[in-house]
Amino acid sequence: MTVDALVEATARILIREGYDRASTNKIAAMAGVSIGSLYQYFPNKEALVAAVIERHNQQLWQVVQNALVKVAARPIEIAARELVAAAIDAHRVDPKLHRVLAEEVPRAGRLENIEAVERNARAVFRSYLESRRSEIDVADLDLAAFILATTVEALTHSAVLHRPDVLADEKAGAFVNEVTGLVLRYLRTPSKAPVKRARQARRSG
Amino acid sequence: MTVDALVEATARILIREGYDRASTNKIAAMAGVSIGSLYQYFPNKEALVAAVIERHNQQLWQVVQNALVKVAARPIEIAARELVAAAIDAHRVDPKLHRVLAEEVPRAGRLENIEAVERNARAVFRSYLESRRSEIDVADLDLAAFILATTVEALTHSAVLHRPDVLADEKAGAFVNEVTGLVLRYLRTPSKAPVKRARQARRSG
Amino acid sequence: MTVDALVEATARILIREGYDRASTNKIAAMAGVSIGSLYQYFPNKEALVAAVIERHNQQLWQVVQNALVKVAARPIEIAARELVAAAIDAHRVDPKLHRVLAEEVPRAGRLENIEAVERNARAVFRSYLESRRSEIDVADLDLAAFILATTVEALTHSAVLHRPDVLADEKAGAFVNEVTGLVLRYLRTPSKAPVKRARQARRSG
Amino acid sequence: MTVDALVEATARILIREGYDRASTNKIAAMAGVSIGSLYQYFPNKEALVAAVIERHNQQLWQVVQNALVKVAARPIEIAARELVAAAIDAHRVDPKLHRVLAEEVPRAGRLENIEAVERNARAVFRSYLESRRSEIDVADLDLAAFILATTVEALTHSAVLHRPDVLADEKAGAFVNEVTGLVLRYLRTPSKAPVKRARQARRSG
DNA sequence: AATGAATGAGTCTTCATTCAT
DNA sequence: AATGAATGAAGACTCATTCAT
Repeated sequence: MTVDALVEATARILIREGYDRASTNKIAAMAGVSIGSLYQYFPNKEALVAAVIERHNQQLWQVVQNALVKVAARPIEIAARELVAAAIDAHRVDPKLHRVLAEEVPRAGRLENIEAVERNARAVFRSYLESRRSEIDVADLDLAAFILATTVEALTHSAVLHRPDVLADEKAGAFVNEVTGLVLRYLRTPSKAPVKRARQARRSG
Repeated sequence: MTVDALVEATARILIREGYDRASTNKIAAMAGVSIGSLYQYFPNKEALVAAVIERHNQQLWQVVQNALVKVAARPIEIAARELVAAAIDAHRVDPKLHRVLAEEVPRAGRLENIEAVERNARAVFRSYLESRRSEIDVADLDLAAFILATTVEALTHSAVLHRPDVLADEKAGAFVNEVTGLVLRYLRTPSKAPVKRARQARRSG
Repeated sequence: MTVDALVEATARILIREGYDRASTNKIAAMAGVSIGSLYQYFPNKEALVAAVIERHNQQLWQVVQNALVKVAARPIEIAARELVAAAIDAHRVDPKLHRVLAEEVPRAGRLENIEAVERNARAVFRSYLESRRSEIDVADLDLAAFILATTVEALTHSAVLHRPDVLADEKAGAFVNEVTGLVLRYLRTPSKAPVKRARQARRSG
Repeated sequence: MTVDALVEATARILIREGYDRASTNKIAAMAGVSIGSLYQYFPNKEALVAAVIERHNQQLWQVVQNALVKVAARPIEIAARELVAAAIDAHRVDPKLHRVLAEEVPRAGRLENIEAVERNARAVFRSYLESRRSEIDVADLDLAAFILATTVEALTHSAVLHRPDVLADEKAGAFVNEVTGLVLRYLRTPSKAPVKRARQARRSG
C-alpha cells in the first residue's frame, strides 16, 4: 500500500535526518514512490508527519491499553509495577522515532496531537485511581493522576532514551522497583504536615 | 550591544515563529540590525541559537544554584520544598522560550548542550544527597538522584508549561506540597518488599 | 532539452559576463527555465561550467580528431600543414567562449579538465610522430611533441583570439605557411652544435 | 609601507585562494591593516589587483629587459639562447602568481593590462630582429616577431608552470637547446616551397 | 492512479564598500 | 591616517508544491 510505504518512509527519514532536514522529495524517494503520488495521498508535509505521529501513538497506546486492561481489577501494588513496565515497553516501541517526535517536531497546527497518548493515558489512569479510591490516600485525585502519570512518563522516557545503563539487564529490575516504590509510597503514605514556614513558589517576570 | 540585541531577537523569533521558521533575516530585522552585522558576530544560525541556549541555561542555572546554596546545610524537609519551588521558578524564567528549546530545537552539533543545566543540576543534587546520606534511605544514590531530578524537572516543567491551572495562586501551594511529599516519601520511607510475582520489564524489538 | 538549454545559456552568459559575474540565476533566466529546474539537472554552478567545458572540448576534439585521422598515413609535410589548419579551425569553433575558458575559469575541482583536449591532442600527436620516426630528426620524441603541440596551440590560439589581422583572408595562407615551416624545419633540420658558452637557465627563488 | 603590504597581501591571497575567493577583507587582514585603510589607498578591489599585475609585470620586464640589453649587439645565435633563458627566468619570478594572473584574472576594465609585458617584449624583440635583418631570412618581420615571441612565451610558460620535469636540472639544458634550435632554424633556414595542394584554413561558423 | 519535470519563494551566507569616530 | 562596525545587494542553493501528461 502506497500510504503505508509513505508513512514508513517518513518515519525512517525523520529518524535519519531529523525533522527539518526531512524533505518530501526524500520521503517519496525512500518510499519508492513519485513525489506526485505522495501528494495524491497527503495534502502536505504536515499531514505526512501527522500520520506518523498517529501511527506511533496508536502503537504506544496499544501497549499502555493492554496493561491497563490487564490491571484494571488488580490491587495497586500489582497495577503500579505493571504500568511502569508497560511505560518502558511503550518507549521501546520505536525509541529513535519517539525521540525525534518528542524533541524536534513543533506542536503546531495538525501536529499538536503529539502528546495525545499522554493525555489519554492520564485520563484512563485517573479512572483507575478512582476505582481504587479506598486503597489510596491522596487529597486531590486529579492532581495525583497528573503527578504520577507525568512522573512515570518522564522516568521511563528518560531511562529508555537517555540512560540505557539504567535499564541494563541486571539493573532493569531495580529501576522498576524504584519507580514502583516511588508511586506506591506517594499513593499510600499519609503525608506529614507541611513544613510550617513554607514559602509559596514565587512568581517570576 | 549588537550581540545582545541579536541574541534577544533570536529568542523572541524562536518564540514567535518556532525553530524552523526562524530565519536569520527575520532575526536581523527584529534586532534592528543588518543581515551583514549578524554574520559579523555569529558564523551561522546554529551559533545564534546556541547563544540563546547558553544565555537561557545561565539564567536557569542561576536560579537553581541560588536555591542549592541556600539549602546546602539544611535538612531534607526544607531542602526538598525549596528545590521544588526553585525548579518552578527556573521554568518560569522564560517559559515560552523554554518550550521551544525543549520541544523543537534538534540536539545536534553545537546545539546538543540544551540539556546542560539538567546534567549540572543532577550532579550537584547528587552531591547534596550524599551529604545527607544519614537522613535518607535509598539503596543506590545515583539512581535516586536520577529519579528525583528527572521527576521534579518533569513535574515543574509540565506544570509551568502545560498546566497553568495547577499553579494558580490558590493551588500552587498544594502542588508544591504534593511534589515535595513525593520526594520526601521516596527518600525516607523504607520500601516494602517487592511484589512477589513481579515481572521484569520486557525487552522489545 | 532543458539540459541543453542550460548548457547553451551558461556558455552565452560566460561570454557575455565573464566567469565570476555569471550567476546561476542569470543562467536560468537566459535558458528560459526556473532556478529550480537548473538545480534539478546540475548540482551546482561548477557542474554547469564543467558541462560547457565538456561540450566545448568535445567540439574541439572533433575538429582535431578529424584532421588527425585524415593525416594519419600522410607524410609530415602534408600532416603539419593540415594540423596547423585544424588547430586554427578548432580555435574558431567558439573563440569567445574559448577565451573565457582559457583566461578566466579557475582550474580547480571539477574544472581542472579544461586542458583535457590539449593533453589528448599532445598524446595522439606524439603517436603520429612516432609512426613517422624515420622522417624526422629529433633526439627526444616526448620533448618534441610537447614543444610542437604547445607551439602550434599557442600560435593558433593567439592568432584567432588576439590577432585577427594575421588571419585576414589574404594573409591567412602566409600564417599557415609560416607556422608549418616552423614545425617542419624543427622536425627535419639537424640542429647545429649548441653554442659553447651557453649558460643554463638560472634557478630563481 | 601600507601600500606595499596591501599589494603583497593581495598577491599572496590571489595565490592561496584564487581570484574569485580573494576578498578585500581577507587581503586587509593578511596585510595587517584595517579594511578602512585598504580603501584609503585603493578605490576598489580591481585597483588592488591591478597594482599586483603592475608590480608583477615590472618584475618580469626587468628580467626580460636585462637580457635584451645584454644581447642587443650580439649575433642571433647568442641572443636566441639568452632570450629563451631569460623567458624561463621571467616565468620563475613568481610562478604561482603568474598562473593565477594568466588563468583566472579577467582581462576587463583596469585589468586588461595583464598582457602588457608580452606586448612590450614583442615590440622590443621586433626591433632587435630589425637590427639583425641581414642575418635572418624571413619574409614578414612583424609576423616573425609575433610567431617567435608567442612561441617562446608559450613554451617557457608551459614548461615552468606545468612541466617541471622538462626543466629538471639535468634536462633544462636540453630544453633550452631545443627551443633555441626551433627559433634559429625558423629564422635562418629558407623555407621550402609551400606544398602545392595546401588548403587554406577554413572559416568556421 | 501515477509520474516527475517544473516552479519560485525563501533560506543562508558572502563581500565590496561606506562612514562615524 | 586609521579603524572596524555596519550595510545590503546579490549569490548559491533548497524544498514544498503544482500540473500536464
